[in-house]
Amino acid sequence: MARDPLSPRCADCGIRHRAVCSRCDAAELARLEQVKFYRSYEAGQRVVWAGDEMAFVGSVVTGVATLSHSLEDGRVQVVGLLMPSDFVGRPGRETAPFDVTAASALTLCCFRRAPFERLMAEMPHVSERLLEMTLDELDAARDWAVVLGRKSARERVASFLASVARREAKLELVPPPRPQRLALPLTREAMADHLGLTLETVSRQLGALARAGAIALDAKRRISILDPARLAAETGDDATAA
Amino acid sequence: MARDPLSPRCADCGIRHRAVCSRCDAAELARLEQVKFYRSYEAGQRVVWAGDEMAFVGSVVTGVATLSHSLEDGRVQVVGLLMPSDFVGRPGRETAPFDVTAASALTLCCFRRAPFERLMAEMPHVSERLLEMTLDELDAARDWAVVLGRKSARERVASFLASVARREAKLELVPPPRPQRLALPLTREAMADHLGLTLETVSRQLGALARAGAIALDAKRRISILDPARLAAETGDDATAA
DNA sequence: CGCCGATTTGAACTGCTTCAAGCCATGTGG
DNA sequence: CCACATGGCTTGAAGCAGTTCAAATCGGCG
Repeated sequence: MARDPLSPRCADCGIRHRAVCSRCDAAELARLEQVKFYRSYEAGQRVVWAGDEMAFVGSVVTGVATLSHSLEDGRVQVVGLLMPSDFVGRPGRETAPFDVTAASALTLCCFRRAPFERLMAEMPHVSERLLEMTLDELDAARDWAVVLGRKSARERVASFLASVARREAKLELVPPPRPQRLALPLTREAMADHLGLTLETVSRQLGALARAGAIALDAKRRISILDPARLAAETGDDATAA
Repeated sequence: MARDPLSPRCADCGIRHRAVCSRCDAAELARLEQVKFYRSYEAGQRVVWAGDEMAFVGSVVTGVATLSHSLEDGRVQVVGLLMPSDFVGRPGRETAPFDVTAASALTLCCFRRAPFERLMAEMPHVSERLLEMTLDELDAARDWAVVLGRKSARERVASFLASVARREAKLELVPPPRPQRLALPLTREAMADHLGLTLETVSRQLGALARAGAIALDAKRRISILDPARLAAETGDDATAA
């Protein structure tokens, strides 16, 4: 496992204003800087195994990771996507509840778990922000339950693309150009495992959305959103016409 | 809406050792006691509408509530069950993200939102416990995604029964008798909306589990778990034989 | 150039939904 | 005290969305 691929000062960090540290002042950042360290992973590498002891916690700096659970017979469910600024691991838990896997090249800003927990007790800014982020993730996880429990294959794929586009747009400082082009962070198989479908069905529905003019398949892992309103309509969420 | 059906002292409260207040000392409890108030709802009553302003937050004292989201065309997904000691509402959010509905007769121990937020800032015991509870709920929500995304109808129904039995057992002080008898907190329709199935399929799978000897259908809303190991095997989670 | 993994496409199958009765307990008014 | 609504539940039969299995195509990369 490669280490320390970069070591910028916190003040210059790309996720400075969105991660657990976002509410920290300069003095607090200085304390974090002392104990933080970076780790990098290649696409496909496992970061954490479910059930293993979590030696560290941290934030995604660049890249995307999946949180997933596997059943004995090989079925897999991707229960969450971790994008830049998202937090990995949890204070107060010894073992990881889910597998964490790098979906693309990934860099984490890490802290050893025990020291981080001690810091949290002294820095309410961090624990407040972590509570806020956790509540947001809980809402997101419950929103995803609607997708998994009640939506058709077409709606699931459209919902996924819409949510990736939304998160991508939020990370950028300037509004995205139209048409919005985006790199899909997952393979067809990982998408299927996230959407509760088979990879064949995902492929067919992507094709169908392209034929319908909502999107264009630019390359295997790259699409353009030609008609955002149409895509939104295909999610099944909202009859709100634009 | 009925109010103040009961007003026990916090020290005697049934959820004293599990709810947000579980870490509070006597002095802190006294502060909460000053501002708390009870609300009761009949089965079927709506507690909160999604999108509405949340005037209060609180804990389930008795009864069960559902958290759900409805799509325009009438599809419904129950994204969570709220059992005694679970927390309703969230500090730092003006509007409710989901509908909250009483599934049975329900009593909440409430706090007006703004004063509660102020209290939280002064009582780290409360915010720590809330973070812990939120992290647990997040894990539970993600575990449920596995059910919705990857399990068959049979496995979903078995998983639901197993999870209700587990939570029920955890609330009791003494281990449950064998066979464990339990009151289903939801109608067939609400179960279906939780499991991402139709009510007919739920009914058929309950019948099938009974025919297989895993459970007995004692009454419409009441079952016995005759063979816990068999039921566990039917969930699809674990090939661990007993 | 030729291999390999990822993706697309095709065709048959199936588990769940859909639509439609029927059942059972409870309650209500004549 | 019975006739008859009413709401939750069960049962049946037909249809279909998505899976499964299989094969073809694409796109990198050594």
